Amino acid sequence: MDATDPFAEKWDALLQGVVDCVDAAHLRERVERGDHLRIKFGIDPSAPDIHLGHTVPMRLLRRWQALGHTPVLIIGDVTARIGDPTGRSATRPQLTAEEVAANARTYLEQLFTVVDQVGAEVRWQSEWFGQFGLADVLRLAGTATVAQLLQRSDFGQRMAEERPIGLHELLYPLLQGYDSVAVAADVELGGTDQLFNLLRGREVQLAYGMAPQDVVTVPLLVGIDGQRKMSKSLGNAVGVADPADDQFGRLMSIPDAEIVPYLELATSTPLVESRELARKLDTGTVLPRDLKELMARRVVAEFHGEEAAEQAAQEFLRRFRFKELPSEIVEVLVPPGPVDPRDLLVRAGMASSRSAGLRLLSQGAVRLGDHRLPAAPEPVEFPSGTILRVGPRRVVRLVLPEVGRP
RNA sequence: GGGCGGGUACCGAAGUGGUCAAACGGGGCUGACUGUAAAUCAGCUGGCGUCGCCUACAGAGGUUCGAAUCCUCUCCCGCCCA
Repeated sequence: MDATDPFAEKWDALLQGVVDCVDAAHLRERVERGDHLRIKFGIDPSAPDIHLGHTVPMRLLRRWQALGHTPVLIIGDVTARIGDPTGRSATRPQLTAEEVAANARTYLEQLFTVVDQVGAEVRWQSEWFGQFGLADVLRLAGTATVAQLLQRSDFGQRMAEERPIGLHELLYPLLQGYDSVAVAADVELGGTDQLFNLLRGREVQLAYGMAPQDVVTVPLLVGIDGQRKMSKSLGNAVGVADPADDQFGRLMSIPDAEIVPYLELATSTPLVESRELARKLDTGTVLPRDLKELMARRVVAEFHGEEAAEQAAQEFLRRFRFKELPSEIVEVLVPPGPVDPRDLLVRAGMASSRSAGLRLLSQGAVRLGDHRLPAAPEPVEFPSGTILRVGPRRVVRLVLPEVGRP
């Protein structure tokens, strides 16, 4: 690829940030030839919301779309009920059709915050699996051997640890692969953890007499704990539909080491710029905190707009750098007269029990007005509107019932 | 159908008759510190009428002064053999 190659730039745009590409030569040839490709991207509506991790392949999909290719979005309403066993150490609970349908609705809405709805094709698995009979299932199952399916590292690991593997879980890659047959996919996108399933799609297509799709994977986004892959069920996700303040706060809590990866994977920051910023971070020209804030602003802006991002940033600074009260405080109605602070905490939803409340008191975590409450619980009395705080984050305003009114 | 190994707190995992509300790790919470809700360090992490009592170690019974620990039956999981 020399610098004068007019095609090189386009190709780079298509593969920016890509980890695996099979078969790269074949794909390049097709793109070069100017073929209009059907780019398959599947999501299982197994949880109600899309998170930042999902947006990594979605962002790549948008770039392909911008170059004239067709996104084919698969709503995995059938496989969602199984639960993708990828990376799982245990079988997932199976969802009901109703749960899946409800999730699918919010999914599509959120998906189109990244992918352009115009020109995108949306397909539901039930379109083809709804008609599937036992004979069809058997034919599909016959396209792979058990040994092939067990090659997946997560299955292998579960076998080694003597943990259960559901028969339906074994079928998962085949069902996903059949989707590629049903929509005649030219390319399928996914996270690196999807490589096995994506490659399986090629085999399934071949078995059904179709040319195999090319496969492209992108890096997985690490969750805000900096440890495990982002996942709603691990509680380390930033939801696309989460409120701006919440997104911002969560993003500010990622470990420093993840700032650059987030900038590159979770925002649309151009590669040149993110490289430059990474360099400045290394040389100490820019502080981690400031770069983290920039990253958080960009992410929030993408889903809520610049203005909301600015507000979220201000609110964050106000609360955590200047330790002021948040601009909006939840009010809790409490009965008048002296109260045991433990009961107060329970009533304000800040402790799950009186014992938990006592623990907070003994840790010096509770502030009423400008006073830190003592470890020993003694009844307190206060005027309406008093602020109750627990720890650095939780704040409520205590409101007494108005007197003299029914 | 047979044999073996398992089911412990939010999760993982010790414990195999009293000193067990149950080691340890993760997670969560809190405090200190800070450039951050990062990192690091420390504490807390069943409930209540809190020097005590109650509920909890898959479920139900039983043995015992006393059981998560022993016995019986039941349910669930894994592996091997058929």
